[in-house]
Amino acid sequence: MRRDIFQAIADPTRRAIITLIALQSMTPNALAAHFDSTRQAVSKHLKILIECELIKQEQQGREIYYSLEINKMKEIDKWLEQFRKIWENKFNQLDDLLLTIKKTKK
Amino acid sequence: MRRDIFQAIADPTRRAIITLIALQSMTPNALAAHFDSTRQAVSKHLKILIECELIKQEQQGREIYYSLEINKMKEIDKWLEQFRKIWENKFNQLDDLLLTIKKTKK
DNA sequence: TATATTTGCAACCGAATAGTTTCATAAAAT
DNA sequence: ATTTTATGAAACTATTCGGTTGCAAATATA
Repeated sequence: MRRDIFQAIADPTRRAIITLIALQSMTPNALAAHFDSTRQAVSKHLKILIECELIKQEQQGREIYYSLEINKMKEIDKWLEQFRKIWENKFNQLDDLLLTIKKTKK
Repeated sequence: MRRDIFQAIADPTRRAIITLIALQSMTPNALAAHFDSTRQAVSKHLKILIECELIKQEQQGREIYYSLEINKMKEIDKWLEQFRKIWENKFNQLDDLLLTIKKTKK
């Protein structure tokens, strides 16, 4: 069982679940209605998302509402940080180039 | 074969490879030195990363240098965009709350 | 109370995954 | 010309993954 956020978001169904409950908390049944697979399959995805703390559950009678742990999503953003520096730098280099061209034309 | 960026970055070794070659392009041999697994295993990871266009290769004699396709990394950032809106909004809501408290205290 | 609904869990299955060893090819070094 | 080095590809293997069906437990409704 690896079970980290990157493995969690690798599956397209799980990404879809995350997007759905980002808007409002939902029950497994309600979620399953959005997919071709069975409710049990969706439940297994929810279990994985719970285990890596990307979502949380709240019992309400016999229903369980799942909602997004938005702070956990930031960890993906945190990993991207190192690359963002690079691609922003690429832009800066382009900016520098454009600036140089401008100056040369004067 | 699924082979999309999210599946590609799911593996910790592949994430490490990405981080390594983000700094400078590297050969499979040089990369393999950083891991416990065999060069062939690293080569398979490189093949997957090539297939989803997260990295590119440049032959130099009998060596092949692999480097990051930084623009492809932005696609992950693009997916995160929808959630960034949410967590930034959360902060705004907190700001609003703090502002309300401040006003009430006056 | 009897029945229907919502859910999680266990057992099973086929496909994918990450790793290995072995081999072939091409380039560089001797 | 022979050997060493760098690499990718193929065949094989154990494990994980995503899905299924069947079942039990708990809550709501008739």
